[in-house]
Amino acid sequence: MPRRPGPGPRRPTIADIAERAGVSKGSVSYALNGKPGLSEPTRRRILAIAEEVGWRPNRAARALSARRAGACGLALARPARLLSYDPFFPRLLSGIEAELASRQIALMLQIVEDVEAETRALRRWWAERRVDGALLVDLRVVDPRVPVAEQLALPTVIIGGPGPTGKLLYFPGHDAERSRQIVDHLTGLGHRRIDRVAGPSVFAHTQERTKAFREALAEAGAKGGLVSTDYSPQAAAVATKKLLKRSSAPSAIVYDNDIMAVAGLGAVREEGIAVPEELSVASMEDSILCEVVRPSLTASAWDVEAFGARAAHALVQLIDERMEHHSLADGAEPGRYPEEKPALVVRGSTGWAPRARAVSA
Amino acid sequence: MPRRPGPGPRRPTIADIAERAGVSKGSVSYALNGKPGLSEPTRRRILAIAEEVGWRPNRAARALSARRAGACGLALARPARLLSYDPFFPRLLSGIEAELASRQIALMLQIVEDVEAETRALRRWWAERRVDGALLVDLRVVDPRVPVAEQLALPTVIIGGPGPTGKLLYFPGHDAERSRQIVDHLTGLGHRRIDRVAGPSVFAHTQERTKAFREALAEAGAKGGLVSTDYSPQAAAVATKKLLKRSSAPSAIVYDNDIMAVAGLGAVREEGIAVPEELSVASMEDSILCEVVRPSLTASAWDVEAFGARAAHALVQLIDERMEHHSLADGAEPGRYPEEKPALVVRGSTGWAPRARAVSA
DNA sequence: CTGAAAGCGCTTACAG
DNA sequence: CTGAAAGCGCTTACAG
Repeated sequence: MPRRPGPGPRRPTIADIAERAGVSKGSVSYALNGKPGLSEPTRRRILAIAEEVGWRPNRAARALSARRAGACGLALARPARLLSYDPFFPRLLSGIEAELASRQIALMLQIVEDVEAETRALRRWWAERRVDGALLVDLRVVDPRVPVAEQLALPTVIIGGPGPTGKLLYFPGHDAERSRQIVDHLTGLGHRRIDRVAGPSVFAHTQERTKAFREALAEAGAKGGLVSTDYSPQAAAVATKKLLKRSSAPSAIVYDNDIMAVAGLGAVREEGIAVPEELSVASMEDSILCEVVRPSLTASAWDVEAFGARAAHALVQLIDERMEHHSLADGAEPGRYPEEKPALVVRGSTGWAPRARAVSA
Repeated sequence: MPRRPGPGPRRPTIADIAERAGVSKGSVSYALNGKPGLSEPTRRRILAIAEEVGWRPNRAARALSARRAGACGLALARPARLLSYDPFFPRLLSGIEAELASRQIALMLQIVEDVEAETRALRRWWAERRVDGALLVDLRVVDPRVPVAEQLALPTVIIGGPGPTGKLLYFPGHDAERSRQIVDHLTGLGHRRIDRVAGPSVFAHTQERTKAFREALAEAGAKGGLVSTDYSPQAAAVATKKLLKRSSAPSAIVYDNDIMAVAGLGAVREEGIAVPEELSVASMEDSILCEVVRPSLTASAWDVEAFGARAAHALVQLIDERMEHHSLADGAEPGRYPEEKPALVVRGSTGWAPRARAVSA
């Protein structure tokens, strides 16, 4: 008893087309999928009818028979409040989405509280065949998602991973290079004491940055302290004041994201310290925010959209390889992307180290 | 020839369970869905096996037979750059997502360039049965999505719509009330000339705000100009300087979002005008950014997550009604939400109007 | 070159 | 209370 849910135009199936064309459903399927085994006139006739009635494949049916969901999953373990002021995720999402959409692959998004919930989402999606693969962000130093993805044999790409992690594909997020660029910029301006207000040390990319910072400082004969935070502006303000009160006060402070840098700027001002004359400030993440505040913030910029697109493309390839046969997607382009190059955007918040300036003056 | 894609643990089907339990697939289905017609022991045995093997329904199969996708669509017509500094969307998304996830409904997200692309996405999703319904944001005064959704009979909820629009369900975003609160706050501080740097006038919510602003100003015997922008901080800075140079310069400026307010703050400072002593500044959207800048920004705050959740819940109900039978989702809660109340958060950027202060001093 | 049939994994009337 | 069967809309070997 095929009940029609609600009114509205009927959405045609291959059976409808087959009937109108006077052929079998199989022939319609062959025509629609460009497979051989049909006379040219028949093929044309079928395609014309499909076009006319506005046929589109029922994805559930196709997924069921192709054993492929036509979707990828991204679970974000970030509370909404935090998400709302992080410029990284929307851009990443946008890049991922653009790449997947170009191949008619859907993005399954879930925003959860913690990694455990994310792990559960991965398991469920995979068990229900809701996704063909998954993207992992914010990799932790010890991350429960990695063994789970491996055990499930779930095609997975780690975004911003620190390096080869077991069997999963990873896409490093240039953290080391970007750290080095910032440190080099500052030491080049004569800074010898560069502190950092960092994100949580549980994240692999935080560690990655810390390591690169340390190395770059050492190479330049400079020093620097570190305070870990939860990425919140409140924590950044507290950390900033703490650093400024130390006996070995810094002449520059680097913040792991833009919102912390802005909060730091406010805290510095409240201490009556001039930026950049007495203290330089820089952000590890660039955003419109860095342009807008006064003084505008020197920040590490890179093409996050392109990065997301590359990662998504890699995932799609991985899935294709696993399936051993290509293209559920009709007419996907063989997307080739150059690797994005991070570049420091120097703005008003960084300047000569106080002593160095005195010397150069 | 059932080919297994890749290695990894086998994902069991009801056929596997039926075999192990020594019953038919139909019985397994009944047990799993809590339908009557099975002895208690049989039911228990089946459920125990399902639990043991970690069975989860294949969503494609279920969708195909239930004629229901188990997913809702949200297409965002916003360039990535813009998305990345708008605090509204991540919060809205988070609220929507939380509500849908609690009912095991997936969110299909697509970020597109313009409304036309969004309209195409709606058509395609519906034609492919990828979604059971859709959420529309950023409604325009003349919006091509509305007639299309109506014509398709696509269950649709308009988020932040201005009022009843044809047959579609809408959720007003408190724009009028929030406008009024800001104006009342400022006129209460003695301001008699309150300008506004607004978003694009093509949006229905911009018009909504404009209308409410005008009314509230008139009620208080105050006046105000308006400059339309594209929401960008650059445009906000230009608009601010333009307003400040007018012969009838304002004593307060309201910005339609937080990032424009911050940019405005910078522009005001560059003109050598003190905030809030000489000019008050307020934002129509609250975010962490408003807390973090100096002076911190008075802003209109409301529970965007709850709003998103309410809208998503309404959509699910709408879909359920259309399907005339409930719950593809197992065990959905009958979510009840109080309507969120907007409230102005008064911070450092607004104060007495210069003249009023002189009088009160 | 074309049609009939089986199968993807589930649900649901319909017989026993 | 239980099983066998048909169907959701597609794909794909397999006969003709």
